[in-house]
Amino acid sequence: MAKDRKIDLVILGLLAHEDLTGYDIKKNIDRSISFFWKGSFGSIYPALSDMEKQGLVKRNESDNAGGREKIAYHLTKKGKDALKGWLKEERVSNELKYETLLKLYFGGVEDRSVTIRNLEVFEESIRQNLEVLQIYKSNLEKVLDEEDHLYYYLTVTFGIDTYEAYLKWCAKSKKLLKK
Amino acid sequence: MAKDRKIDLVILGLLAHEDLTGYDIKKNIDRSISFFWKGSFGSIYPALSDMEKQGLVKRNESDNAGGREKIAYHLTKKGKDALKGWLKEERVSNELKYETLLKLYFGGVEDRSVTIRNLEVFEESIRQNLEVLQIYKSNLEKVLDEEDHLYYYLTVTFGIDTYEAYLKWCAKSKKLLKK
DNA sequence: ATCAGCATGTAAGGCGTTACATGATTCA
DNA sequence: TGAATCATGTAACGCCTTACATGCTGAT
Repeated sequence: MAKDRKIDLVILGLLAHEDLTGYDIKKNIDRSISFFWKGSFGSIYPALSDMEKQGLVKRNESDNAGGREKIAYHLTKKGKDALKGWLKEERVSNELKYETLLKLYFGGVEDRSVTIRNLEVFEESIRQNLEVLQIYKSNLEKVLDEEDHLYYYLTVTFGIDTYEAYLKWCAKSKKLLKK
Repeated sequence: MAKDRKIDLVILGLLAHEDLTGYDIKKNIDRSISFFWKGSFGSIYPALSDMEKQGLVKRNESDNAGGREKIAYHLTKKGKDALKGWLKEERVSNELKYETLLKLYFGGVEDRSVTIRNLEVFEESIRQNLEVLQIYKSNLEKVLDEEDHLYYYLTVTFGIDTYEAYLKWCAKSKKLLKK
């Protein structure tokens, strides 16, 4: 596995659950974890090739009935071990890169109204994301007895809780700036 | 300015406040905004050269008394305009890349105790960061009458509020996993 | 027939990190 | 005198994104 290529772990993790094509991997990322992780075709396909060379994943026997090639992959033993090894590693990289905070920090260069506007733009996007996550949450709550859903549920509540904290902070900050 | 090179904006923003050398820029980033933005020498020095070519920043007359070269930069009019233009743009890129959430999402592959351990590692690092931010906050509260400090204060409270939300979520999640 | 979505891949290029090279100054 | 810090820069390399190339399939 490439040393710092996190997309490898995403692929390994998704394949642990079910066999997938590169295209499906992309869809899964977009649907389920895009609020804290992204992936593009340009990173997924090369990663799959590399990982196959390293024996972490393997192509399934092609079952494409005449149609265009469709290459699904599954995890090998080595791949599953790599995934488990990573889960047990304590070193993690958690990184937040918020341009909004940068604009806020340098807000003094412009009129306060500019910063207030920037806060409102941020607020609006958070509110939208929050709505989506809340729908996910209520759907997940109906099926929480299944172990797999529990982990998804936890990431969703992470999103909801932090977004709610953001909104409270926005309100507070706007108030302070308007004084 | 390079299209997507955010380090340029950091440099512009810092120089709006005072003239700085590349070395000082790095120190400023590490001291003040590192919890949401990073920068390395390998990105700062080339960015300064580029931006000088583009007329956004300019070297000060060298005032180094015989010693080793020490190159401080200041903003040009064009540089200040670029900074203000960016502040008024509504498009922002806010990105969260938390490996902890990835490990959580794929936690089903291993025993629950592994996920709980990962949550505890996260909790511990957040608690430490929170302590630092709380010290910053109480220092800043004493000097909040100065406009510059207000903006810094707002980014610090952002950090505190979100970290506190993280900790609450950690406690809740651990409880759920231990059931 | 045509268009959206399925599906795989490559190429170019940008951004950033780490490590290295180099040397001065300051303080114990 | 030796170590830490100040200070500037380059080189190698890795990761990722965007855009492009290509073609099938199914619905309207």
